[in-house]
Amino acid sequence: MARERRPTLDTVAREVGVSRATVSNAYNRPDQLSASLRERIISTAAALGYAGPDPVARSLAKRSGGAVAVMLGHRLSAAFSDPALSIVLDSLADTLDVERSMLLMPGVEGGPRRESVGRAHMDVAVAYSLPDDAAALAEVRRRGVPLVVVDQPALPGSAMVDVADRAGAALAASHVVALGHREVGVLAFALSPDDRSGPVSAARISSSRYRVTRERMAGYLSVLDDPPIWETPGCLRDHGREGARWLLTRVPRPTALVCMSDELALGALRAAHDLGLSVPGDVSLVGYDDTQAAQWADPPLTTVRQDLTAKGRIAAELAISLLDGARPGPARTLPTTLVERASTGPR
Amino acid sequence: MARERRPTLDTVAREVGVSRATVSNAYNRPDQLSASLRERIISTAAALGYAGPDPVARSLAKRSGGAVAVMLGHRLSAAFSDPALSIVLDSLADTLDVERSMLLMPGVEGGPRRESVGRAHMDVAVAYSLPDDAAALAEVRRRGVPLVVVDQPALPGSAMVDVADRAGAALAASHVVALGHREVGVLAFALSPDDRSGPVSAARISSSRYRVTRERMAGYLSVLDDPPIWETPGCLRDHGREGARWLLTRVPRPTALVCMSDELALGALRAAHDLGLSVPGDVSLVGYDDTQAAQWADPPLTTVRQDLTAKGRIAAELAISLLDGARPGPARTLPTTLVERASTGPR
DNA sequence: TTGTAGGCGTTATCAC
DNA sequence: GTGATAACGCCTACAA
Repeated sequence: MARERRPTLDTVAREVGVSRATVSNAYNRPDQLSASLRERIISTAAALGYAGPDPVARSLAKRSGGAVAVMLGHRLSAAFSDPALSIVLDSLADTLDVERSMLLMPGVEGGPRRESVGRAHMDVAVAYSLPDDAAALAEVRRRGVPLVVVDQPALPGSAMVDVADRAGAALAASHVVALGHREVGVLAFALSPDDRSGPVSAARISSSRYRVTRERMAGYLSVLDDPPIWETPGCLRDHGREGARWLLTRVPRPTALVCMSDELALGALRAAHDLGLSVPGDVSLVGYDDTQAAQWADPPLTTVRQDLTAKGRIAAELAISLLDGARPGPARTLPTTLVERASTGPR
Repeated sequence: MARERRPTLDTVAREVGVSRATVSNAYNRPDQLSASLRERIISTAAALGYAGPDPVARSLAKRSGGAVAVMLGHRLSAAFSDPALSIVLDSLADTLDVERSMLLMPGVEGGPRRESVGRAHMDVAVAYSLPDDAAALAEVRRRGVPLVVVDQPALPGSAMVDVADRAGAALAASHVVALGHREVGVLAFALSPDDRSGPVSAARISSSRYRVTRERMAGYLSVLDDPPIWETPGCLRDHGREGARWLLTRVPRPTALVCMSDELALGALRAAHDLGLSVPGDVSLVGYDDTQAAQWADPPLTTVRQDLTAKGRIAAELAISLLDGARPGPARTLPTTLVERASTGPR
């Protein structure tokens, strides 16, 4: 905006005494003109302070920009606070060609605002764990922007990368049940984008608007019978700590907790210590994701592993292929496995 | 690119039987036309599948886009792997108006590639810890894009947010010296963007190309006399672990380590355990940043605290003010303080 | 090898 | 209130 009037293609063309087309060619198709002319053009451009073709104008003319928009379900903050999400984004960014930049869309209360999506210069969008009815999704489709969804219900015409979350959660629950635990608590993600936290009712579960939460919950409930459940507003350790404090003071006290992320489980670990409970002696803990923190924990966390790196990489690959005009294929589903470490033990 | 030809302002105008200007007004200046006409325009637009003004064309016409480009000195990965950087970006993103998106520029070997910078749709750039001679910086200036630098030498015409890093490092070193330690090792960041790791020579220190590393090193060396120094290629725990293993097997063995980040210090903590050394009994550890992990560590880390949140917020505020046409003022310098916890003790 | 002409989709300035 | 008309800065057949 405050950028003063700068020289344009036309300025250079006039100065050199050639047409704009020739100057454009000097930058985009060096083989279309003599080396000497090109030389002359580039040098007078430099003398004039012309910095090369304007990116926005170029995009308008070519009808393509180069940015991959990543739309998140939570505040942009979460991208950096949540290790699991970080790994996915990391891998996604790594996979994108160096030519394509990553446009991080600020998400508030259920995803990026419709208006933000409308204004963004994006060639393709990657939606990560938005609520099912996010306005951003509708807007992206309205705009006709190719879409990749991750951890979300597939949309007609969109590419999808999915994770076997229900099976993964079932693995976690089965594991503790197999160890003899009968009183098992559940530490869950947000069910809806309303920042509520506390014990959860069945009604609220059935109306959940996040696919991941829904799937993992379904996995747990396929094994556990009416367990106490605490819903956290976010994925921070302190949230886990708070929820676990509630769960571990129920009567009868749960002897095992299954948690929807490693961060929540680490918070639960802290809560157990707060309460003087030993892990896994008094209470067994199972996380989800298998982030680095799970391995570094004391005791190291039993957890459900998903390949977060592959998740990000595949999302990027799908985005690039859509950009290249490919039709979206069937969903790519990544497996989950149980990693047994020291935070779980027999009842 | 594969986006098929979609209806434009003109399509709608023709359909409704008004001029393009009026349709434009319907979207941008509702008060410039009758409610009924606007109504009619919007509804036929919807019927036609027109999604509203094209963002790129709009930007061209208005000469402003809305994206804040964040250029990082390391691979984009670092943005998500390094907690300290995460906090800064988090805060930066939070501060940006919801209208402005954040364009993360992939950095390879010393920052984003000149070409990437040339193609990106950016209104203002924030450079974070790039090497002094990064090509991206030159390109940004050539383009006449307003610039905010963070943890980097000021450039003429750029706004700057700075941290008292030299003083902070000196605090860390003084602290362990005051505790009686004489053999103190240094665990340092990369001095240059060449991915080298290992013991460091004086020559390499004097030719360092990262301001932050240089400043912190200067702070340590203002207190310590020719300490053993290990340079890591990145800021990951494993890097710290590797370096500390080397440092802690020197003869005489250091009784204290000062580290350029909490992550490195946590890696050192692990290395100490590996070697059967107790902290702080056998070796004292000082980190840098005061991230959450430092508090959660066992023992909690003594560290140099900087206000990472303020750093990101101020960077964003400066970027916005430049966007609004403000002239860059003098650098904003943030203080550093020592936080004493349990990882340091008397010799 | 170089130039011409016609887009790309909006916004802004004035008249009417 | 509404409508011409001229930018905005570049790309790309196609003609020369």
